[in-house]
Amino acid sequence: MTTGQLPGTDVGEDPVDRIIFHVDMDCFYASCERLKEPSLDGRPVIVGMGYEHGETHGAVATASYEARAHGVESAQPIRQALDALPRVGHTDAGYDGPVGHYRPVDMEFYKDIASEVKSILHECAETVREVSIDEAYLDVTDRTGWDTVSDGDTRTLAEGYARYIKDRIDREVGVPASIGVAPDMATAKIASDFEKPDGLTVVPPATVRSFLEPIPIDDIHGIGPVTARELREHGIETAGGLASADRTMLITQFGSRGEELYERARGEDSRVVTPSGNPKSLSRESAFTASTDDSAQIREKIQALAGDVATRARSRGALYRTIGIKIVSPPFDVNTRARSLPGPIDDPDVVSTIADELYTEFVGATVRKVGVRVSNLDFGASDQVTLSGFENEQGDTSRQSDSGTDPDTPTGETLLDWVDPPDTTDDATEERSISEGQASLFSFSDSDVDPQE
DNA sequence: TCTGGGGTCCTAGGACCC
DNA sequence: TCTGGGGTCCTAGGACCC
Repeated sequence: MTTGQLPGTDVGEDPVDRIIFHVDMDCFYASCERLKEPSLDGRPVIVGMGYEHGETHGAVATASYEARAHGVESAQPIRQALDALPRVGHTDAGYDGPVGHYRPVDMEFYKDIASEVKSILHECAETVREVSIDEAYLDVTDRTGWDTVSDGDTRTLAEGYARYIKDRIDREVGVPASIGVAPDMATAKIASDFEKPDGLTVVPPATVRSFLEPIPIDDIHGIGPVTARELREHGIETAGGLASADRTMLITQFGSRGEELYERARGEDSRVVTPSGNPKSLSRESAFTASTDDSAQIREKIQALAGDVATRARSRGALYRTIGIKIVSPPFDVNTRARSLPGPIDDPDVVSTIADELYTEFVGATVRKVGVRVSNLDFGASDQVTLSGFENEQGDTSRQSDSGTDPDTPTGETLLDWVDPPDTTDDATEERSISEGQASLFSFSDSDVDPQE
């Protein structure tokens, strides 16, 4: 009974300060390129696409810190990067300024390296949440402590453990990482960024508030340009300002997100590190070299993307129940359309067909970019299911959605959402009437429905 | 920052059900 | 039948992240 805890907490158990690591690889793609080519060490490296001559668009995926020193940044249009840092060997005659080493994205290689890193992380923590290819949260509460090492310094056990992980990654894989250590995820995230590259920042529980105090709001995970601007209009510039802002105002203005941000700014992020589950959607998109209204060309690209997405879904064992497209018109108008099926399928033809149908609404529009997406994924089925095959077998559609990450997933028994059949399939609609504009693409016999319905 | 590609989560309105 | 409340699912858009 050392402190007054919330009513309802387990009696006799003091809540323990958690120890969360946020591990963030430094300019990961560039570091990987350096593994391939050690001669790139210490030089400005830019990984991206679109820098070959003749190419006009593309973006920087990752820039090494040497390149960043010349103003090159992630997500920057490649043209700007080339202006700031001309490509070595492709400079104008007489140019003797700084140059950059450009490399194309080699995702397969990066994934290999990332999995080496991840396996170290999994050895070092019970719970690992992989956020992206180069980033993860670890809950290491049961592996180390906040106790101070008694060697005259104020270092904690946790710091030593983080150092150990960092060194292992460097020694065994050969890429640098930064680690943030804190009692909550949001603070750990900020901490990993604090001394990048090759950083290690430890924020013990008692110092969380003072650590966060001066952090600019833009550096808080979850605050982008829009929210940052709106917060500034309220005179809020730092995490400290946010922490002492009027909570009610934040909630009325920003909803549940406002409350979340308020709590994170106060070091009260109660999110638990949970293992990363299956993806929620898979998509593929592609920009045209020049915006076009040529629907034949657009359709062709959509078909290619649809095929890609379907292939990827199949290779990952994902069934999908919703298919969508994205149409981006100049300057940057994003339109999305989606349609859901009565049950999860794996059928590339259906992805193509629906994507094309969804596009018809946009025929004539000028398009700079298109995308195809499948969502409402289901990883629980063992065998492939095509829409046309769905009608015959399928005694059992009552499979559980696996992994429990999505407990509220309905079992999708209703057949009433499937609209607008293409006019080529009218011979296949035996029993199911299309009179209400609601029918299956191919017929869904009643056995498709969960038997216990 | 005139903007590539692949994601996540939230919100709001409408349809529909009881 | 003119009218309340609760809930789910779907779609579209937006903000944000790497």
